[in-house]
Parts: sequence; C-alpha cells; structure tokens
Amino acid sequence: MATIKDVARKAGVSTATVSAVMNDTAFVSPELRARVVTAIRELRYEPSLAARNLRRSRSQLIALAVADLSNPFYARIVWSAEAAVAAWGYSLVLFNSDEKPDTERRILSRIRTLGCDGMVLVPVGAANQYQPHEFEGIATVLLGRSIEGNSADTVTIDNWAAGRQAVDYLLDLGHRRIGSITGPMQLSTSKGRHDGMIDAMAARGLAPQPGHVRSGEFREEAAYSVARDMMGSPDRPTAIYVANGVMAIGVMRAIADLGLRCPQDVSIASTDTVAGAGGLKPRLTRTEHPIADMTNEALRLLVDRIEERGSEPVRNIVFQPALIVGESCMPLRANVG
Amino acid sequence: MATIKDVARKAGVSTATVSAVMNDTAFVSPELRARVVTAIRELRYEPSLAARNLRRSRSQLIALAVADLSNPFYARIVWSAEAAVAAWGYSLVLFNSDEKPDTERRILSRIRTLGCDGMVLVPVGAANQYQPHEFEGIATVLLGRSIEGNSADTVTIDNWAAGRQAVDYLLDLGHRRIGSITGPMQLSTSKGRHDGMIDAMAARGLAPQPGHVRSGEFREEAAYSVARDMMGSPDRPTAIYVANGVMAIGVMRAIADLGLRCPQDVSIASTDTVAGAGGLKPRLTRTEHPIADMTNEALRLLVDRIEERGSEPVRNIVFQPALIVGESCMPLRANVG
DNA sequence: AGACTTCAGCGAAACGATTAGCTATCGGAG
DNA sequence: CTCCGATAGCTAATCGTTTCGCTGAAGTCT
Repeated sequence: MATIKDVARKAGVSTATVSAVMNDTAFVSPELRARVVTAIRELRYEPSLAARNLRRSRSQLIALAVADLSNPFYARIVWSAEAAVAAWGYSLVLFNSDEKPDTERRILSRIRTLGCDGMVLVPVGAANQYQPHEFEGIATVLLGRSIEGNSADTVTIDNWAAGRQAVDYLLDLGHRRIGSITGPMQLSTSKGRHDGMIDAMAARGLAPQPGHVRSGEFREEAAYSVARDMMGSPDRPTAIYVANGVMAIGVMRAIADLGLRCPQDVSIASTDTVAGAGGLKPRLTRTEHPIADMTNEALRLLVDRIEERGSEPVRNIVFQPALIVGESCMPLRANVG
Repeated sequence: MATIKDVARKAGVSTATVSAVMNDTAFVSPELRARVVTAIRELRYEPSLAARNLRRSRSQLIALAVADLSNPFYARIVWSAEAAVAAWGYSLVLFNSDEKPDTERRILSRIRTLGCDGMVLVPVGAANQYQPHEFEGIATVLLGRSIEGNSADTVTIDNWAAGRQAVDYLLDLGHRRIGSITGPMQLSTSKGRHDGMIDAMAARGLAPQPGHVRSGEFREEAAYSVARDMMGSPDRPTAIYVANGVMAIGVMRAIADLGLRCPQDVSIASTDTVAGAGGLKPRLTRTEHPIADMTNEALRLLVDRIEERGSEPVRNIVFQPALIVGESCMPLRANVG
C-alpha cells in the first residue's frame, strides 16, 4: 500500500502539500495540485485512517450497542442507524449486549478502545449499575431506555403513555379483568409501561388482580410460559396488555396452544412494533414507536455533540406512541369471563 | 484520555514496560507489574487502537456488507455475525448496500480506507460489474451469493437444490400448474432457485406456463404486485414457488387481497427463512437455510485468511437447504384449477 | 528603491502505541 | 577478584498522517 511519502516523492513535493491537496486545507497551485492528483491516482493511494485518526484523534466510527439483536425491534433500529450514520459520513460499529450487563460492560470498554467518536446505547442494566461518570469522554445518546440520574442525552418514547393508551383502549372495549405481561422492572421501558397500565385502570377505579401482573425477560419464550401460566387458571383475564412485540408473539402462541382464540376468548394489545408485521394474523392492536424517526433523532443529537464538542445542556427527547388498531381485540361479551 | 506515557510516568517505569504488561509480551517482575496494573486502573487507561493499529497495521475490524438490512434474513445474518466476530476478538462494522451496486462500490472503498482486516460481503451486482482484482489485498468471503469468475472464498447454499426440493414437494402434492416468483436473474441465488424449479418440473415432463414465471426485486412490494397480476388471471397457477421469505409475505398478502385462501385455493412454498416465523399464519412450507451455521463458517474462513495471510486454495462451502413443512400447501383437489 | 506584506510550499514535530536493540545489574564460574 | 552470561527494563526508532511555524520569492506601498 502506497503511503503519503510515496505520493510526495513521486509528485516531487512535500507530504504537507499532498495532505493539503487531499483535504483542501490550504491553497495549492494548479500545477502542483495536478502533479499530486496524478501521483495519487497512479499509485492507487488511499490514506490510512489509522494514521489520520491517530493524528486527529477521531475515528469516524459511531458505535451502536443494542440490547438484543434477535429482536426485530432492534433489527429495525440497526437498519435505520446504518443509513443515518452513513449519511453523516461515519461508519457503524455494531454490538449486541444480549440484555447482559456484563457483556455491555465489555462492549463499553471496547468502544473506548476503538476510539469511537460517539455511541448510541440501549442500556441493559439497572440505573445503579452505572458509574456517575460512566460515559464521560465519549459522546453518548441513550436510545429507547434511559438511566435515572445519568447526564447523557436520551431519545425515548413516552412509555407511560404507551401503557395507558393501550389499556385505555381495552377498558373502552369493556374489559375489566385485564392482565399485563411486561419486561424486567428495573428497565425504564417496563416500568413506564406498567405504570401507565396501572394508572389507566386506577383512573376508572380498577386495579389488576395480583396474579394478573407479571414480568419476565423481554423474550418470546419467557412471555410464552408466563402467558400459559396466567391463562391456564379459571379466573384468567379477558384481555392482556403485553409490553413488547416479541413477547406478544409468545403470548399469542401460548393462547393458541391452550385452545383459546384471539380475539374471541382473549383480547391482546401490545406496545412496540412486531416481527413480520405484514404476515401476523390476527394483526396486533398496538402502540407503535416511530423507530426510524427516533433513531434519526438520536444520531442527529449524537453527531451534534461530536462535532460541537458541545457543552450544550442535556437533551431528552420523548416521542409519543401511536395506537394502531389491529384485529387482536374485541369488546367484552357477556359470555366471557 | 490517559495515554501509555501517563501510565508509565505514574508507575515509574518506561512505556515499553507498560506495553509488555498489557500484551504479556515479555517477562516483567511481579512488583513492577503490580505498579503498572494499579496505574492503569487508577487512570482508567485504555490503549488507543488507532495508535496500536498504525503500528501493527491491523485494525481489528471486520466489515459486513449485506444486501438489504430491512430483510429479516439479513438481520438474522447480522445477529450471528456480530456474535461470531466478537468471539474471534474483532469488532463488526456494518454496511447496507440496499441492493444497489453503486452503494456497494462506495462501501467497498470505505472498507479499504477504514483498513478493515477482512470483510464478509453479500454482493449485489452482476458478475461483470466486478473487476477481476476487485477484492485484492483484503481478506474476503462472499456470503449467500457468489460471483462467477471471482477468486474469493464463498459460503453459499445449494440454491438449485432449494428450488428443486420445494417444487418437488408441490409436484408430489399433485400440483401441475406451478408458478414461480423469484428475484433478479443476475443474482446467483435467483438463478439457481429458478433453475432448480424448472428442472424439477422438467424431470416430470412438465414446464411452467410462460406467464407463470416471474422475477422482480427481492422485496415485499415487488412480490405483491407480481403476485396480484399473476393470480388475477383465470388460468392462474394452483401453487407458487416464491424464492424468498420477504417476497412470500407479499405474495400471501396479495392472495388474501384477491379473496383467495392459502392453502385452500393456492399452495405456497418458498425458500429461506421468514419474518415473524413464530407468528405467521399459515406457517410457510419452505426450504430453510442454516443461517447461523453459514455465517459462522464464513467468519471462520475469513479469520483463517486474515491470520494465516494464507495462500491456501480458494474454498467454496455449499450448505444444503432443509425442507420445513408448514401449513401453506395442500394436495391439489379436482375443484381447483 | 527600500521596507513591508503576502503566501506557496516545505521541514519537522507531534499523535500513542510496539519493538529492536541496548544498558545495567546480578549471580556464578574460573 | 575478574569476567561472563542472563535478563529486567529502558531508549529511541517507527508506523502514516496532520499541522505549526518557517523560508524565500514575489508583489505592494510610499
């Protein structure tokens, strides 16, 4: 691989001039410029990012660490993020913490070592697992989940509103015995959606039965077994709010396996987008996140921080969920419950 | 950010010693080692990859360029690849060529500039769009699709067998009027699956009607409109082979919108995995790729090339598809067709 | 004409690590 | 007591860029 010195020698100029031509950082006479350009072309010279970055202490890399790559929700984020990162002139380094705080810790250290200019993180740990200065020295935007007491920029949805919207919808259909299946309570997403659900019921003077409020891992299998358990008992709920799309799939499978029908026997409403949105039957009634918008916004904030090296105040952007009515809910009938 | 010099100063040793401790590359007395380790911890020192890589001329980066990040098939590859790359001690830089040769060209140049140690590429262009030495100087494994006449390692599936298996299955159910919807013919995947389909029919002395063999973009929308067109005519096929999971979703949607039922009115068999495998109804009968195995194998080959800097012979690994029977096909009945 | 600007282009010092080669110390052999 | 080999640890060169500060030629002003 040719280096800048080879180019300089071949063009009969100094390396400084070559650099100036490459970066348009100083005026170079047309004649010299032409010689340099020719030399670059003939030698097939490509500047070494390693050297350039060492010098500039930038890497042109943006890291994205998501919580679970097997979840289509995050796959969607990855898709949007790749496009946004490329559009801003960076490249995307992808990590999957797989919902494991230990893995996340390793990833954060790796991101530092790589010298990424910034990172978008979907944190997987409880707030107290992070040092106060955990993200110091590297531009950071938390996406989807926030960490209480942390000073990084965040882009999230209004989880409380999502839970409230979905459960209000079920209540409007006449359901009273409503269950919920959410993720780990130490995550801001689970907590918010759960609270929204509770508050929606409380607003009508209701409260879910103790056994009807469950939480578990944000995974299909976890949701499946919780749902089987909850729906197996005779006083099962007539409607369920499921906090996440992948879990909703597990719940629907559990219901089918129990010989129940959705929505005839049990209504299901969930939050967040769903795998195979086009093909799932019945289509889920759900509150959707504007994933692409959120991701784009996160990267806009991040690039802003990176390039301004800014001491701007912390920004917390909250997106509102939108209720999308599918076919997975129906009004409560007398013969059910 | 602390540098190796800061650590050396704080520990009262030379930078060489710090480096030796970090890399375990020379014997260091327990006492000094302890001092160094303490200093590293206290300063929260993380070595700069930029500097290290400049020196070692390696980047610890492996690039993955897939054809379409919105396709769950590639999302699945990304998932597996991230895990494999991390397991080998590298980090993953992700690119999406979005099935556009121009974008792919830019990506390849970017990968060079970044100095990635190797790349896994799902090529999107026709064979003649690549220079003979296109991938010279960077370890490369082509995944899923191959480029005729190119000397890179490849990991693919036997597309011909996939098409043949699926269509043999339809033939065994008694179908004779079988249509196919595949992707662009310049791609090895489309071509192979299409040929397998034709050969399966030819083996029984059959051939598809001209209007029943269609190809288009590997996307849901493209498949939807092609399917609507094909299934709208009175002599429509009784079964369709769809070359890809995303397209299958489009086809099923088209069928539903035409008021037809699957599998009662038309059987559908496809190749490759499907979005929302858990939730789609009816579940597709399909030939599946062992995506995780393929991806792991691709990375094994790649790391092998990177670390051996090897002149080993070119390796072409071909995986066999497996027929998974769902509920999207049924035997041909007299009243159909 | 002399003094002062301007500015194209160059030389060399960074950036932060690795590593070849050297120095100094120590123990043991002659 | 000297000399030698072994070896822990240091010095300094190096990787390929960017960039600060300098040089000297040309242009401008009085």
